[in-house]
Amino acid sequence: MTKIQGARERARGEITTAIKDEARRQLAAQGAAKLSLRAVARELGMVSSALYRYFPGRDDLLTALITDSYDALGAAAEAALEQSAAQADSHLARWQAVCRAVRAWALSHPHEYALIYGSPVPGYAAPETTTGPAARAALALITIAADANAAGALRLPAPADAAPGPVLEDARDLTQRLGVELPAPAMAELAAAWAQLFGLVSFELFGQFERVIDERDAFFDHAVTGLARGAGLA
Amino acid sequence: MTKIQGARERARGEITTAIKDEARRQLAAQGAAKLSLRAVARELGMVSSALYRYFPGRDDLLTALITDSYDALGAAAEAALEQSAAQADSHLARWQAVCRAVRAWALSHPHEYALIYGSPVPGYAAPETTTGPAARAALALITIAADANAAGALRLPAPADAAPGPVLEDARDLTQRLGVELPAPAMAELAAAWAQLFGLVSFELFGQFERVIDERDAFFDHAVTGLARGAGLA
DNA sequence: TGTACATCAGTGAACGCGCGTTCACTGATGTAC
DNA sequence: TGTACATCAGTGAACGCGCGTTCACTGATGTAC
Repeated sequence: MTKIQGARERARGEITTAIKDEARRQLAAQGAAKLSLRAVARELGMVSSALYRYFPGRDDLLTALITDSYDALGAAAEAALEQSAAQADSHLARWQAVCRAVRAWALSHPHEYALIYGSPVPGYAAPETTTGPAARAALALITIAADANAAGALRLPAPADAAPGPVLEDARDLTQRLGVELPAPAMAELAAAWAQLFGLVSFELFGQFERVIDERDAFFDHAVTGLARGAGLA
Repeated sequence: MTKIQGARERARGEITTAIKDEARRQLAAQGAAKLSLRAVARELGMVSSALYRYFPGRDDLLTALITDSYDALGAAAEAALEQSAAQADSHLARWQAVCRAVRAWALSHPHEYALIYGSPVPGYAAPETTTGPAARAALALITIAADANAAGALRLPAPADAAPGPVLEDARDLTQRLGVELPAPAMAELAAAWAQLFGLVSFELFGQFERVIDERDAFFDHAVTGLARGAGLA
């Protein structure tokens, strides 16, 4: 349903996109803290004040970039999830596929990744608008676990190894809010695996594996299999 | 062996410390990207050019802060390691103690943590001088595994679950460089657990657990036990 | 189909600000004889 | 113990730069009658 637009409206959309694209380019070159409206305008051949027709200020441009980044990562994860639907029986394979998609997106968009999973930009607080898009990638992994659970293929932690009560309550809340059918202990393990996945990606991206791990692809695949085990998927 | 110093030399040391302390304070307020020599000087009641007697430039001040941060984290981890020597038989307890120390330091020094484990400061490349201090905290955990190994209490991954050959080579290199007695498969698992530990800490610190996990302490302890299992310590 | 008016994108100048770094200097502290 | 000289910390002015944001404006595009 490509809505028909007047020329003005179309132009507005295109220029908004051009501004964000140029901002992303500068993000890659300088990092979020140095993102400058003036530099973006200059590069686009506009005068800096013209940008205020499109974004009320610098922070709003940043917010748009953050939302876009979460969405792009989420879309990548969801695409991997769908493409792996063929192997619906191997939950491990699907888990690996989604994890790989997350890492691949991060490696090809390092500065956008840093924007959303790196240190918060000082003096800037992301509005709640970003929480929806932020959950998309996580939901892809949770879906796999829920599928496995429905198929009776999800291994739950032994009672002695399950998370303590208060954590299980958090986990229960989470499943409820996400509307997903999953035992709380499994959800708790998933949350941990989720954070740990980003530890792997961040370490690689932020240079902590320099002169430590050279075989990055193989290392990641191996570690991700371990995460799947922790989440009860293998 | 507190070396005796002339008044000038002593003053120099004190002022260098004062500069770094003030810089750390500004780090906490504004983040690394906005760390400014002028602001530091102003706050210390000096003229900005005076700082050049102590640091050749802004980047060198940053480097000093990074090195100090790695060292502080490393010292915290090592202290936990030593204090846990009493329970030398429970390698799991020692693992938990060191992990908790890492998290506690991160929570109480969020901006210094972000400086070393967050997104790299754009336009700044940490010199190799930082790699030594950077390894200290990791070494604390590795020491525990080596102790467990020496005691015959380290559970190695089943051959089918071990990391693939190329990764094991990286792991072997690592053990050699660190001069530690540890089978390569165990070292590979340790590297993964190491990265994953920082995923847990970073997620908490950078706000990803907001409205997701409330019981942070219990969640962390639980997840860290899982990491110990992955590393063969439980 | 044509005209009058409203909307909106983009301009250019200006505001006040902070930054890193250089440089010639002053004056105090240390050192060699 | 006293003097001449070297070292060094800190000053203050200046350089050239970039930033976010505001404001009154021009001129083109759309809309209502």
